[in-house]
Amino acid sequence: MALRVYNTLTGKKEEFVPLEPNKVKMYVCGVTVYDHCHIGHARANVVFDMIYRYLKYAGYEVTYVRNYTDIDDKIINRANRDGIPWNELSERFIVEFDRDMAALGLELPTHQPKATEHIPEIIAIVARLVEKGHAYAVDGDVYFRVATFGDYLKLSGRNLEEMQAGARVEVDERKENPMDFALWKGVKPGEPSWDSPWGAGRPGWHIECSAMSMKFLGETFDIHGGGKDLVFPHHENEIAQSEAANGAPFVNYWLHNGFVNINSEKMSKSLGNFFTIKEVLKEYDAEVLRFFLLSAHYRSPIDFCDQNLFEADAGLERIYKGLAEIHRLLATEPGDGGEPADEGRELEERVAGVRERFREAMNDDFNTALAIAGVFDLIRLVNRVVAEVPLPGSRLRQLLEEARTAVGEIAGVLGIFTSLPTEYLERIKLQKSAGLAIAAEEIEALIIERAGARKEKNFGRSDEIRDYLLMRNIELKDSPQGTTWTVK
RNA sequence: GGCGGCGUAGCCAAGUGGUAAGGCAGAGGUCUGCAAAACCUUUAUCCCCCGGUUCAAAUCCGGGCGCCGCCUCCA
Repeated sequence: MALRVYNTLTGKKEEFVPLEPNKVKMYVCGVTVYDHCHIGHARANVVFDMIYRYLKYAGYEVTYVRNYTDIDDKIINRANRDGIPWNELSERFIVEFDRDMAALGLELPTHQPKATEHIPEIIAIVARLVEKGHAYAVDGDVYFRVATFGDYLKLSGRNLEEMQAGARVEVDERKENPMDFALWKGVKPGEPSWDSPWGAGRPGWHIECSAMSMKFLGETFDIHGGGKDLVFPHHENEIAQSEAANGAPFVNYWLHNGFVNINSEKMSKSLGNFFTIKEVLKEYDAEVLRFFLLSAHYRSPIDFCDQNLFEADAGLERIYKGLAEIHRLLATEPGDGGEPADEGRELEERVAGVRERFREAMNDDFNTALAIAGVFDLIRLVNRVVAEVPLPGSRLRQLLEEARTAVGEIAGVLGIFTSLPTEYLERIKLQKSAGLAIAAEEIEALIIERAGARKEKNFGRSDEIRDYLLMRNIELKDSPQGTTWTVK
């Protein structure tokens, strides 16, 4: 089955056909670097990281561009408020962005251009638009003339009249049309500026993405991504600028990820209900967060709340426990424990089909929820086989090995289950232990005492110790290898 | 007001014509001294409601109700 993607431009799922066979050119709007990234940025970037990885897995040679918008009103305002130079602020938050993305386990895009390093390219596009009559200069500003671009609003499916009727913004009398937007902003006192044919000034928002995508990907490219909120005006304006300037189609497939809500409410600064990535990663492991973000389809809204993160944590732990079991078995000497006919055959079929199932899910507009369900199915079957055949023979061992490899490949695309299972479980245990009112040494000592009591069949004392620990959120697990503990 | 989306078990969540994936939580069972983990069974006669199309609809069409997003900076 071929890859199908939902294209915002057509409102339909379409078969993905790249401009050049086996090559994909993809641009994703990065961030305006004026503050720490929040959980919404995490989703957008994790989603497109997953898409980037899957396209590569599917055999495409991908050129992935993600920009930094490092000059903008918000940067200037914030820098003024903090009393620091604007570029000091933007540079600082570029570093912070990179840190957050690294913490989330993202792969680096092919290119990460900055707006301020492309001022000549920006000016060139604006000049061409003015030349072609698609833009006009007023008092040092340059505006895009929306009336000259017949396809304006084709992405968001609106029309100009209705937009104007519902407009909530003050009308700038200098604009020919209230919907005309700034390509270039004339300098104001105390603001950074660059020389241009229209006087000193700086780029408007939107134009930097047209300039950088064109430079790295050409006039027409395959995929442009970003959050749903960028459809209008940002992406709409990018289309207008780029297509009017080049006279060529800008992008073939527009992909937009859904929002993150917080406890079912829209995340917003006025409600004060947003979390930065750094805050969230103090509470939850990055892999748990990533698992949570990929457990729903990328276009659906997703609700960030303790219950859902708890479920993600539990689900991920289940998979890692299964993987840990495979690792443990394969590290032991081969047994002659037989090859149970039914389970063996079922496992054989499941392992043989797991990649195909994964591809089918991902080919359907990157259905990561379905892809993850496939992993759960495999893990359940592995657990069953392992429970029934404690010492698997060579054929079963081979199947387990193959299962591990297949999950490893899937893990590489999703960016989850990528840790060594025992390391992950240990990491989670450690993190959860931090909040305990009991020291690990005390727990260990009690486990030793309990082992003694059990040896003497003093189950009263044994259970007393277990209950004592359970009240402190410590769960014990007895096995032939001894007793281990986990944090509930 | 305009545009778009959503409504599937206690919760999260797949599923766009063929008779309801997966996870979390719950119940029963196997295992265990008892537990935990794991496994097995079980939890939606039905997919917001009402009509219609069809041999067949959660899936298509019409109407209604409810929720949400965008239209202003925003992933």
